[in-house]
Amino acid sequence: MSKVRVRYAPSPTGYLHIGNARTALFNYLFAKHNGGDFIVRIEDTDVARNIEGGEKSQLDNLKWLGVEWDESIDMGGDFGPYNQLARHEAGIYTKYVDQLLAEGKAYKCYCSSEELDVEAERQKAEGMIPRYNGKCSNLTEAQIAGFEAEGRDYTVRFRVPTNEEISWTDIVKSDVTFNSKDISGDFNILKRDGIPTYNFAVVIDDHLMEISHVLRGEDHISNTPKQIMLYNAMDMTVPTFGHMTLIVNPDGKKLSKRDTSIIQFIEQYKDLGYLPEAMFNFITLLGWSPVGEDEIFGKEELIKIFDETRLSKSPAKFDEAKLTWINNQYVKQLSEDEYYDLVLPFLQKDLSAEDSAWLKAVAMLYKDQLSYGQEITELVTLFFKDEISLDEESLEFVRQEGVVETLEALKANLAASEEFTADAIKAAIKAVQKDLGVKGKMLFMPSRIATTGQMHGPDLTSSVSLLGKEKAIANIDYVISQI
RNA sequence: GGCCUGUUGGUGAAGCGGUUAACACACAUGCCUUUCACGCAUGUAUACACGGGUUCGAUCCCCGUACAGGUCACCA
Repeated sequence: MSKVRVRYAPSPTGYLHIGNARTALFNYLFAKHNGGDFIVRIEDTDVARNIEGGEKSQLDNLKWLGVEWDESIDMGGDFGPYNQLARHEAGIYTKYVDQLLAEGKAYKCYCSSEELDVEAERQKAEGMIPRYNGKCSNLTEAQIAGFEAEGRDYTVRFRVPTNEEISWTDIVKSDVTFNSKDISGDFNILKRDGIPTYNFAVVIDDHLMEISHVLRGEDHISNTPKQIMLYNAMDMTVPTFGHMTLIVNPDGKKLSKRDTSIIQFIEQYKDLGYLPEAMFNFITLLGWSPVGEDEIFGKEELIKIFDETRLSKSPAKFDEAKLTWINNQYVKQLSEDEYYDLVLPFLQKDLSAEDSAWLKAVAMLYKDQLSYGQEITELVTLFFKDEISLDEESLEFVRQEGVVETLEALKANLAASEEFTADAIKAAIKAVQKDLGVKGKMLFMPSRIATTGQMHGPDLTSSVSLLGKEKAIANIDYVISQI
């Protein structure tokens, strides 16, 4: 078998979204698992839709995820250039167009866009699926000369065989067959502006770059027969294809750019404080599953165990709860400093040096339960608000018999406490137990509710210590007033 | 509409002719922690879309139905 060479070929018409990222990831894993090359090629032939920063977003975010490429626009390689516009300018595609034209496998179409539109409307009105009617497919020499003399511009169309079976063995879908008659007529390979269309450029580039396997989204599956016909027409080796199922939203629909039901751009996850390793892990589980029962895998391990035959045939549903869970698994493994770096951007930063140690201690309280960076903002509100308030459940608990006495005693002990360390607070609580004989849940829960206003939270004594004497006592007063 | 594809517990997802139909998340309970969270253990769950075949035997194979998705550009 020749060397495995795969590519991820984004068009810079948008930022890197979750579906792109998955395609890139699987290509990367497949390449590295097989000791092959992973190439990033920019497909920028849609000049009008290319957006500022699209290319950079693609590359930067891939890098953030930990995907590394062997050849690309930013590092070069032996098969450059790595963006199609540059390849077009270098005249790479011309030769092949000329060859197809000369062999009669393609022809120039002089129909104007308006003519085509009218024809399409007519076909639609008759209940047909619009497709090119082949008007220019058999022009006489004289007609051609006439159009040329008029200075009409043209596109180049590929002559699609009339009734031919095109099949291939797909890595994920197994045997797939299309009939050429179901394809939308003679399709363009060169646009009016002389730039090749996607279907044409991709074939030439994959051929020249010696791409061995094409792993892409299922939305490309109907392009594949067109591309295979082109490979055949030019007598080129057809790569092995694999069409991965789409990632769908909670409603089971394909992700669209406007879909707000889930966050779909990698950049946004980065901004929310998700960890790249966790995203890598999570995305890998979208439409693929490892053999065993584990689900948490690092990059190196994934490279080792990746198996393209385990790509799923049914759509991958984006499970946000799973993502949060996976991310938390990775957060827990962080060192204290790494963790603090992650959450700091989401905390108030205008603090003095003294306060910054306090802030770090507050943040540390939540390390084991934090799902993603931004979540810290909500988690720590207790430490920043002036007054607490109680929910129904807390009120109910605190209104049980004897709680007032417990709280009064706690308040007195805390007020008397010289230092306000976690240990001192523990001692204060213990003293209440000794004096009043309450213990366990009936001791700690009222203490927790009265000082923090919450029934659930991090380590109590540390929390109270960080809250400070003044606030803790004020909170207790408030709670007593509510009973 | 043509063509292509999918349908397994609340959610995600294994399974490829014979299984007590994995596992994870979520949920519940217990243990741990004098509370909480983490962790650990256990458990709940009328899960194989429906109808026909094939077979000694179908979640797994075939046909049909329903539902869902994809795609039919001078976009990629």
